[in-house]
Amino acid sequence: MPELPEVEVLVRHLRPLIRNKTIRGVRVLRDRVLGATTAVKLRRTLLGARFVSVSRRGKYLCFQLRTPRDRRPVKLIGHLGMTGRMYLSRRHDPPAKHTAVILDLGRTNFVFEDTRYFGRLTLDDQMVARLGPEPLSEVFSTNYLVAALARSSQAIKVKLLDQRLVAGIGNIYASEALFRAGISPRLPARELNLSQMRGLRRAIREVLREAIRFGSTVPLNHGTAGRDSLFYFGRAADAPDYYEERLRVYDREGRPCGRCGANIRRILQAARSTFYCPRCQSR
DNA sequence: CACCATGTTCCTTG
DNA sequence: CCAAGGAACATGGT
Repeated sequence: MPELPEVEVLVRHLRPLIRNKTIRGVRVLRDRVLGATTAVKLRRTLLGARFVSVSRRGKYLCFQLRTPRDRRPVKLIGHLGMTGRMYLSRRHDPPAKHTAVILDLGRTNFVFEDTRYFGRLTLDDQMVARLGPEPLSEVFSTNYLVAALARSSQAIKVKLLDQRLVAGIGNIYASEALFRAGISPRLPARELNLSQMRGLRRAIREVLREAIRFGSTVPLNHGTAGRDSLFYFGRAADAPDYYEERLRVYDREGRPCGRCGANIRRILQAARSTFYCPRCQSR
């Protein structure tokens, strides 16, 4: 579920639900998701702390908390990996199968669940510091893109997944943005001309904004019964109709391009699928 | 059994 | 030192 738009929608959803809630208990069921943090340290840091704010940076969630002991705010960092979810459940609900961490908030629990355990909930914020600019901010300008891509021979699709270039684009929206910009995913980054650079920046911003808007208008409660879940993917078996046609190329191999009718292709780049229209994206 | 999957890090090779 | 490619992480769906 997790590229920038999905994380943004999740943050907006969680913000009013957890603000001012105090953590009364911390249960770690899967240490791996803590990264460099230990369960003991997490418990010591979070017990008695109160949520002050939630924000997003790239695909990371940044929770700020305040403790009665410490003057400084505590920062808790979340990342959903490939299959992570965060939601509130009722206090005595039995934990879902792949629950990694439960924060007891009194009447409710804050739950971090992650089937594949690639996600993180940690006090370690060093990864956030290495991120490139926010694609929806003014820092992400055409000039920035031109300078950042000037010396890279890497295929532009692969480059877009580099979180140091720009934060928050993943495998789905990389393909979608390139389709919208009409740029071949194989084009070496440094070979984009100025008009393509402008077009790509614009396409990235549009694709992400539209996905946020879409996610904000969709009910948050399906996919998994009884729990908040955002799912977004091309052809999930239980996807309702309105998810159709949202993505123009991702997971649409062999289907006709909505713009020109040519068959969408799938190729592998850096061991990951890329989807594109061979006619609309010939260069 | 085979292959695929929204992400990131680490290792090897050049 | 840097860039690029691939495997690894862990689990489930088709």
